[in-house]
Amino acid sequence: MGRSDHRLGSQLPVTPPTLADVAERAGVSRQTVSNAVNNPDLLRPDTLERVRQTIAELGYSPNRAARNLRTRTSSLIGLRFTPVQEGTANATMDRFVHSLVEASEEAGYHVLLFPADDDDPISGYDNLISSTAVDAFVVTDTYLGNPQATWLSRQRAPFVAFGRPWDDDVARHVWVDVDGAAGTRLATQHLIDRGHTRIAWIGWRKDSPIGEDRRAGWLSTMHANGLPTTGLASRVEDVVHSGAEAAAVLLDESRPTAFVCASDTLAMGVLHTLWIRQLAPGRDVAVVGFDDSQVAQVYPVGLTSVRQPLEDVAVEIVRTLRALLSHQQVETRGVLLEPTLTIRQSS
Amino acid sequence: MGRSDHRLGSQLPVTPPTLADVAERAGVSRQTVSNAVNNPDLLRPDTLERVRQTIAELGYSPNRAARNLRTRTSSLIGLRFTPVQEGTANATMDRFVHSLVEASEEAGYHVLLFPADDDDPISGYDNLISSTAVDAFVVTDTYLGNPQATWLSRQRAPFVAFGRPWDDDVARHVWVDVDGAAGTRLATQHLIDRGHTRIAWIGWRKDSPIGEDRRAGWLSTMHANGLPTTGLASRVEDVVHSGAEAAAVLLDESRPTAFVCASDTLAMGVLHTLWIRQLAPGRDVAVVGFDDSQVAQVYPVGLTSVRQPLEDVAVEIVRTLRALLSHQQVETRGVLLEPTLTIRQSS
DNA sequence: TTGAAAGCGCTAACAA
DNA sequence: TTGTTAGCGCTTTCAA
Repeated sequence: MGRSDHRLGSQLPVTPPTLADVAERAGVSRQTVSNAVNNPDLLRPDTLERVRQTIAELGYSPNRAARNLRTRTSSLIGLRFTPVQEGTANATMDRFVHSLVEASEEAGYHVLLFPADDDDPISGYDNLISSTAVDAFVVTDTYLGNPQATWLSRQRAPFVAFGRPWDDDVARHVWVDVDGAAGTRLATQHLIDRGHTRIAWIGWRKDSPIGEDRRAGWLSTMHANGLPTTGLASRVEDVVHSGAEAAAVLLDESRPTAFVCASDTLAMGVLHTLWIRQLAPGRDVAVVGFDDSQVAQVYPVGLTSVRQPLEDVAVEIVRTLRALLSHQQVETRGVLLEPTLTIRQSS
Repeated sequence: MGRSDHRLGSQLPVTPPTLADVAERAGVSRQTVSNAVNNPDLLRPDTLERVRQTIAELGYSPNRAARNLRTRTSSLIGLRFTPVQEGTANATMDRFVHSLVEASEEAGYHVLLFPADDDDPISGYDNLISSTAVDAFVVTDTYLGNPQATWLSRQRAPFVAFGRPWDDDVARHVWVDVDGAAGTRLATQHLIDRGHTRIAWIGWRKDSPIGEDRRAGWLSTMHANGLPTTGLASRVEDVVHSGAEAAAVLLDESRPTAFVCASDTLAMGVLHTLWIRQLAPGRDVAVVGFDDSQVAQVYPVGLTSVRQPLEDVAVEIVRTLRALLSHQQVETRGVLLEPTLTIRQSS
């Protein structure tokens, strides 16, 4: 036997079997075992079979650290995990992470989470990249003016952004995003098809490019259908009571019969106002949210909402990442995916 | 200079600086640099200072793979990331992961996510442990009869469970959990203090030990206050419409003035029934949920809910993990933490 | 307090 | 098709 005792059927040995153990037991060289694992095509079928059987007998699994050291890779994708925003319905991040973990697994990667330090958006990234702890990053919070993206680009650290470099003309990195305007277009057209003509918009403040994008979808669809928009739009903070207040004002001043909102959080505010005014969502006034959060799903009447294809986003990101890491030429700088509309009783 | 060119102010070099580069530049041996990083006390102050400065100049950060190989550790904690249950309000997992990432960071660990394969609860664990890709696991879904816990125990893989080994008398592993009964006790007492005497329970099916635990808190508090419970309890699936139906039946048959629910999902069902019957939550009928989900937070009237101290759970788990990994004797087999009650308008 | 030697387990490069 | 050699960058052990 090798230097460590690998009795079959025993507990996990003190130290797991190594390549050398397998090689000795199978009567081949270490390199051959390595090839059996990584380049099976190079082996003669019977040798391969013998080595594979020995691997199975010993329960051998290549040591990650050794492989990482040798290949200068880690098979790890770093993701900065920002805290959930309590008091909002926003949970895009969480659904996305799930999708990313799945998509990464299929490509042979695992996802490494590290915390956000609000004071220093670079911290965390810095350490992981310089210690070669991860092969690449997925950057999600690009709306903050992209300090990470800029920094990572300069460090030549491989990464893909979930989100467009909105205002950053010099950004040259690869990104995947969801077409928010297309989402609100879907929502608005859906309401028009339902017979609504006075459709209000409640969105975020002007400094949010994502918010402006979503707003544009509503605006263009209204105009394309020859419908008025004057006095029908509102910009507020992304909190429930702001949505409620905006809805109250709009109802009083402009008598909309439907609302398209930049988030489920704002839509909940609208629903609150309707509830207070004894207006039935879906019957008296239609409401559409954005993100298809759990809140939209479990709210009693069910909130119609734009759903981001986060599974597809994750798959696309991993695909791009692989290309990046294998130094293939990445054909497109950015990929824009179409959201869908989940229709429920509120519309 | 070393074998790689580390011009100051240059881009990230092709290969990052190594210990040897720092040693050469600082005029000391590699071991001394290693000590400067890991055992600074061993160095003479002026040597330490010189080495540290060189480290800073070069932007040196120890290579993870090399360190991992040498020390047979990875500083990684594995967590099986189960998909969000759409259509429910359950988001405990997500809040917990955030807390775990934070707590792990402080202890020098990162969190490695791997996906759940429903067919085989062991898959994923197996590979990671035998390739020494992670130092330990955090196991969350212990209610499934603990196949992972049993398996991991047998493999002598270090892990801490979030959740008690309810029905498993032979389980010998370490765990951290939240006292669900204490939570529903808080909720029930809160309602009693508000003057309610007919307080109903809507919980899960009997085969859920977590559900039975939460139910016990309601039951004992009712009894302790000499209040009736007959005809006031219901066991259903954890979906909104089941909660709604149960509430309707209970209201018709037993006229409760308040509901304690095993989940926010069920509480949403109750709110739905109240809405249909034009009963005002909090004024006509009180409702308390469990988990303090985003749904509870953004629902227009605000849902009173039991909140699990997930931050504390994470800290406790990491603490235990560290003890486990440093082969200290872990003093207690299990730790039970107290939840709190977040009071909103629904009660 | 500092340095030298050895080796963790693997794979790239090359030789047979 | 298989084997040999070397070395990835670090820390443990031991010597100075």
